Amino acid sequence: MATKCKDYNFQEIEPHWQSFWEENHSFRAENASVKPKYYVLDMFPYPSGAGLHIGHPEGYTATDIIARYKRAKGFNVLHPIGWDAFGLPAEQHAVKTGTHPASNTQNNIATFRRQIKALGFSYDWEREIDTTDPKYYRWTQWIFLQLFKRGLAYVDKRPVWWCPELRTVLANEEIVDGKSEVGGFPVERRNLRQWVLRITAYAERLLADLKDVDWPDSTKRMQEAWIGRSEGAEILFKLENPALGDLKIFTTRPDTLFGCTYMVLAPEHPLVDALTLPAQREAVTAYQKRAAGKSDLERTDLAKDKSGVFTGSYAVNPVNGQRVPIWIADYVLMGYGTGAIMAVPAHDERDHEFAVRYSLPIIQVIEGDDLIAPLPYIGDGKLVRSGEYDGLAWAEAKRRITADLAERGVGRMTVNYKLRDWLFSRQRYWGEPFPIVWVNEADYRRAAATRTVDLPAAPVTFTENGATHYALPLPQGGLPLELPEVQSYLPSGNGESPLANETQWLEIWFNFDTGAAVPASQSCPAGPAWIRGRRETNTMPQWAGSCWYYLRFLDPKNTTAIASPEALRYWGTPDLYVGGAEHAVLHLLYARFWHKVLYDLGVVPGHEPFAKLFHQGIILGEDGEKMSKSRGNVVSPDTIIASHGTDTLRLYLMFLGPLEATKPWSMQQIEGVHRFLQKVWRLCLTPEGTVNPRVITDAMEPADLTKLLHQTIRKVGDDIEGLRFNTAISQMMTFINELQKAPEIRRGTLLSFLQLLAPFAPHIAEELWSRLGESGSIQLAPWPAFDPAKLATTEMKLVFQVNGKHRGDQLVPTGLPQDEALELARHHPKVAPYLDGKIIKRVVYVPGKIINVVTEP
RNA sequence: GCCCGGGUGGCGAAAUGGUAGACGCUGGGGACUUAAAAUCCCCUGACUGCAAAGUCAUGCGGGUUCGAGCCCCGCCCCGGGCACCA
Repeated sequence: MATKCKDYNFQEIEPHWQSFWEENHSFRAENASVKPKYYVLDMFPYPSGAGLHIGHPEGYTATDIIARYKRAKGFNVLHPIGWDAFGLPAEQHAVKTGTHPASNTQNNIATFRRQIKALGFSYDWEREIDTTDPKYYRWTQWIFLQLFKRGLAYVDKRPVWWCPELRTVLANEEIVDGKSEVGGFPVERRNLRQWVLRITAYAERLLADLKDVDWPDSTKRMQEAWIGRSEGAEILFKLENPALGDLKIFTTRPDTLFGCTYMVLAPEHPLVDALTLPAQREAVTAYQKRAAGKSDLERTDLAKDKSGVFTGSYAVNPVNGQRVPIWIADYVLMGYGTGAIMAVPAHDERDHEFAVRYSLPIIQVIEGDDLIAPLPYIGDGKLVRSGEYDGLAWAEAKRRITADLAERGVGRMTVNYKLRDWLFSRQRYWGEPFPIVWVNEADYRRAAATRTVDLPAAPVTFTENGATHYALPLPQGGLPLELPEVQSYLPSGNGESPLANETQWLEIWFNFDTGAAVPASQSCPAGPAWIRGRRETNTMPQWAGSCWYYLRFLDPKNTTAIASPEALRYWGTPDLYVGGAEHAVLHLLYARFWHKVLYDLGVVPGHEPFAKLFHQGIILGEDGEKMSKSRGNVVSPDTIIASHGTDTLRLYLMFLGPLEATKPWSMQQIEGVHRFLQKVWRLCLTPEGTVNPRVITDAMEPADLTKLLHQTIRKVGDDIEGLRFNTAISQMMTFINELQKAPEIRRGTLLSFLQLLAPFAPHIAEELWSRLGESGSIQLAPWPAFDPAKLATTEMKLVFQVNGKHRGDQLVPTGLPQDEALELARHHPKVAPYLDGKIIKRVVYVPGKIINVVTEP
């Protein structure tokens, strides 16, 4: 079963065992099993043309160690891999070469698959998935339709980057320094029709349920900040022109209402036009135009100074009837709150800066303990100049003022979130098509009469050039809606995706019962369910496929559901999810959102997708810089596998340092772990390739070595559970160094050690296990148990301290009483001189560790 | 600016408040060898010292403690994230 090589020939051994595992389906996960389940998942990769990067195998090795360890511990382990294969680079490649993005994608996947297999990961390849496979994205479309049905998807005009020169929409990453990455042409914001998902409806649950997951604190905090919940009040200010109604503002500080000296509207606020007096018209329009032309970056990063323009109109402060001037300024954003604020320059830094610049009044209404604290004053305090509320603590005032306004019907408590609804469409070819047909109102109503189950309560519509279009979903039988072949991958030029040019696919007769379609150029087929329609030309963003892939692995070939209810119940969700921190917000938030929707639909049994999350760190180049092609410091796994073998690579990746740390690669240090494996080899086999004669079944083993074995079994197990692979490897090295000194080696000891090594370096472990005469794969052997009795010690090293300084140490029996320990210290040749003639003030004794004697100075 | 991490030998790093530097790399010395590689053994934080030993040392300055790399306060530097969110 093993190879016959004499020395450690990893180039022969590694492919040999990889074939063995493949032939024996060694890592197949069974959906029906009496064993406890363990699901360990990597963030699946985007198969880029560059191939695997050394950062990929870092996280993958960690999960592979866990997977192999858990199998040995008796778990039914699900450890799958797949491809997040829709995406911009493949589309750009298609535009450049004219070849279908699918073919390039499949080539890249083939490379990734080959590279990952060469690393010897224990994936269940029978569960491989590919988000671009219609059999997969059929279910991505299905989930979208569930969101649609629940009113969580709608259509709206949203600003996107438009490049007039390229006549196309650009993604953020296609824009460099405000110019298109391709050609360096100027770009502008243009409002285009977009699909939007109502993630804000789940804001509260996405925030609250973070308490239920075991994630890095930093990641939880980032999600909290991203959701950005803030409690405050909506307050109505009457406008002086009664015809215009009220101005609604949002504030977190209703307690400072008496300090409001002006109002600010976002330049895009719908009331601006009506509020602008003729004398101000020119300045306001100019300012609006300037603000619209600014990118977000210019409005935030680059804007050191506040700017704004007076509209000429006034509002009335509901608490004191004061006239308050209304300004517009781009430091107020239309997208947050109500797009309008009351400005309290005495207690807000931004308002203060603005008021100073435009010489607006500043009225202090909160006073802290420090009466001369400079304004703006943000801290704690009591109210002043606030009429009946004077003297109240600000938190109390906040409640009272809000309640009083509510009673008068001019305000209410409210909660705002920074979280925006999720812009879910792309004007691209290489993504999941939306299973939506746009129809007229009459046809929609006819379809709705027979399709109540899968339509939203309120129709999703879009009005353009005076015509209102109704979004009619494909019935489930019409899924998947596949991408059509297209003449060109170039954008349509009018802001729609390349699909807009495929008239035969686009303009159709549509059967709303079956989802069948024929080109509109043909005559309408007979039957009552055939209507005229135009397909949606947008496609879904790359996030869509990765939002739910962890569920598809449970039952990847199911043709009737995303996964069977049994599989969803048995496997649940990943017990451990490992991937980069760069996905801390978007991917992880979007996936949580979809999961909660599926939970509400009764599809999945739990309300959170990833119970435990871990971020592996980044591996830097040897120069300590981020690996990049331009720096020329990129290390490819292929090179290392060829020169040192994948066992060495895996071991070294884990030995570099803590998994979560950012750490530099080193070609010198990898020799250390390679030597370690060589040493293990030589302990097992002679240079002729036969079993080392020192390995004896009933060898006399020193008690110390037995104890160290059991310590090692315990530490390696604990460290794997805690994802502290670097210290587990150190312990194995220490053990091997000791084993090397033994004149005889107990065969059982060596076998136990190989089992500990197997999750880290599985190929050499299999080889040596087999060469030592064991039959069957090492990974079928149950994980060795440590014997607590073997760990018991009769003697421990006691450290003597005098006044906290280390003065000597000595082996003592465990459980030595304090008075005896003190006697030993008094007579210890190195300690005694520090105690002679001194008055002992205090003795601190930690049995088995230290005795610290404190003397009078 | 705000929010997170992190600063320990020549290097990667270890250390439930209890011997700082395990393990590995590098460097030096030795053994084996005709020689080299490989392998094995010893040394390798700084300073003083022939030695024994001692002093100093975990970014900087304070503090708590019998005892601090670890806890607290105030700084400095590096990395990451957020960015006018009312």
